[in-house]
Amino acid sequence: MYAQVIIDQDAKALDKEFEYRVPTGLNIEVGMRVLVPFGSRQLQGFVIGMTEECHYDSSKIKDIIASVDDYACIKSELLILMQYMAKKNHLKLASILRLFIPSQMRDGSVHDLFENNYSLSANYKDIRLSKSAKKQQEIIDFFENSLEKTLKSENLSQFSYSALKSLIDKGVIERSKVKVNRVPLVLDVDEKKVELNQDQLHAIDTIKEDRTYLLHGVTGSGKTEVYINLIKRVLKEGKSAIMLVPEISLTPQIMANFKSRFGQSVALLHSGLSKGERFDEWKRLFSGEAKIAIGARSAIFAPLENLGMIIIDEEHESSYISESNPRFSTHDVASFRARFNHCPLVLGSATPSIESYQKAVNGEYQLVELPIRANGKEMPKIQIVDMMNELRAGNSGIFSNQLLADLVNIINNKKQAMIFINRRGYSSFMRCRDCGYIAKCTNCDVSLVYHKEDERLKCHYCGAQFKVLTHCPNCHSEHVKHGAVGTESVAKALKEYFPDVEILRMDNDTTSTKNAHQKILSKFAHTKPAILVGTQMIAKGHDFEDVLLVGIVDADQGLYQADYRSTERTFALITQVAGRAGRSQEQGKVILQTYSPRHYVYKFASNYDYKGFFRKEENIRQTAQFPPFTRIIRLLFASEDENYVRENLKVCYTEIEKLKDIYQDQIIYMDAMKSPIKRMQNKYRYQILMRLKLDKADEIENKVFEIADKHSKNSVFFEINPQNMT
DNA sequence: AGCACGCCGACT
DNA sequence: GTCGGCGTGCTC
Repeated sequence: MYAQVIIDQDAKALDKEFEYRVPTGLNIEVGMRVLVPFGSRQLQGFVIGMTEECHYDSSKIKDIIASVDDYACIKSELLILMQYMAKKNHLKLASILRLFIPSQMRDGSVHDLFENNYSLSANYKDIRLSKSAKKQQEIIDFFENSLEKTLKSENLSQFSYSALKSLIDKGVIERSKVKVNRVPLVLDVDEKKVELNQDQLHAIDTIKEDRTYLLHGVTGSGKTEVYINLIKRVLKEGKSAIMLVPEISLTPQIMANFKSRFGQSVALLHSGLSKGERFDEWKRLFSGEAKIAIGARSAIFAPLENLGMIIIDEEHESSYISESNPRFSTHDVASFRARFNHCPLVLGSATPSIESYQKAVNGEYQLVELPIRANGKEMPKIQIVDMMNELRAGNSGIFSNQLLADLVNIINNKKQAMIFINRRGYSSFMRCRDCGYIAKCTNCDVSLVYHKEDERLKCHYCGAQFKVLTHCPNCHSEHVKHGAVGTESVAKALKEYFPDVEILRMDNDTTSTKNAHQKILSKFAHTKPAILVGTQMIAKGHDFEDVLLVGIVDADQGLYQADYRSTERTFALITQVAGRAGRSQEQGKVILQTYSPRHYVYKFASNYDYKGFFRKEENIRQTAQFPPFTRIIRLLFASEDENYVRENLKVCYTEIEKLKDIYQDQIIYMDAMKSPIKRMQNKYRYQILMRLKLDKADEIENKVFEIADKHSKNSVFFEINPQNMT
């Protein structure tokens, strides 16, 4: 027998099958990890195929040394997925395989955990102890009086190990090793009885076919209950399920909720687990002991067989597209696995991505709606405050008079407020403080980004550069500014207005330590009045009954990012943040401060009108030739040697430019430039951007990949419709 | 990736 | 003479 092996090294030169002989007496299966001789070294690899015949010079073929595990850790479905991803996303086989198993398995830093069990031997009464061995006698008495026959070391902690050891040596007590699962700690919650409404029942009833459903449910419409019921049905059919949630909403509450409904059938996979916990949860899925995988993006690779349902909650979240090394789209992988298993794929969101909703509109996905809130309460009223008016009225501070007045009200009533800062990315746009003019690219209709290093405004889509404005081209005012408000300055300003009120801050800086997140939230929960200032982090998760006011300080900050998706992201964010004020018995309120009060996103968001927003946004994307009506390809070249990247980029670009001859009418735009962040992790970054019509996008895409593959040694990242272009 | 092989300059 | 620089090529 011969085995085709992928060497577990992330190098382009090794991205192919190597063939080895399977020596007789060695049990090797497809999907196993093996140890093989490779040149002068011994390396680990994955068996991805086995044949009777060899396809290589048989005199050069070597023997597999050993298997690494005694089971095939990559199941056959994932091997097929690997081939698909390699082709579709132009990834190296080894880097895909690494996604399929817990990373700690590869470096050998995690193993099954065994625990010592102690029990009295069958003939212990025949063994005589010395009369002076008082402690040993105590241990025997303890065993005889214990209800359990076998005890663990933690049950015997009151005895010294030396006494115990003597008994073991004499044969009085037997020691055995038992595998234990490290189970992540989960909060207890009371299981509350939930009545499902008509829409929820209809959704559960509808979602059963082998296709993709877009579950569009308004905030608080009870999507989670729908998921739970769908999964219940899947389990009843003897099948398994995967549910994905964005990392930030993997709150203890969600996990506790599912644990309480499904108990040991659930396995959790997320970054908060220890190595051991993660490995054991993975193994429980692998063995079929657990049938439901809940986790962030990477849980889509859960080693489950016979899938009956895949759910992607908050499907619009950008975190579902991996931004570093093996870049893949979670939706795409999910869709592959759902088709492979002939099971439904559910995409759930209150604010679906434009791409997904468009597919629902044109029938590719089936739309299922939950149009009303499960608790019957109204969404909070969103009031738009024109900050330009505030300026004209002489208020040049961060807060509008309306927001300040409402805050005073909250404080007097000992209630709570949240102040949300829409900060995304690293860069800022340039705006006129007098008329609201935003500096935009003349060819692309996206905002220009201010680059500090060379004092210029740049377009991240076409690379055009402009001088920093000193006067507003619209109203000739000198008050053109860049720069963004941060949580720190907002918290500081609030402290000045309300020195006696507890002001808590939550952002990347204040939550870097473990559990800091939890601590801040629990402090907030117990303090009234209080104001919580934060970034996206405060938009999700906990429901605070007493939050009656949400302030969105500078909604525009996310809006004018140089990203065609920034408007939809802003819509989603406003909807989500507004939901924070909608949990209480009393009617909540949202103050949305903006310098562009007439921007359509605010009109639709303040009316909670997703469909209206979708139609408008779809229209704009079509006119401006952005996805989903076109395809953007980005090739990122990075290296520590700047000359090398530039040369490499040039060679590739000359070659790619030739495509213009054949596909002239298909290429809307194409250019090579520095990446917006020119140097990152000590590497210089250059990129090629192109925007293609959809007709022949696949064809062109493949040619571009071929060229880049041929002309660059490594370190080229391919991205399709990139989320952000740092 | 990482190791051998190889072809140049500088040194005990 | 030979030690070591890193450029190139190969690993079933």
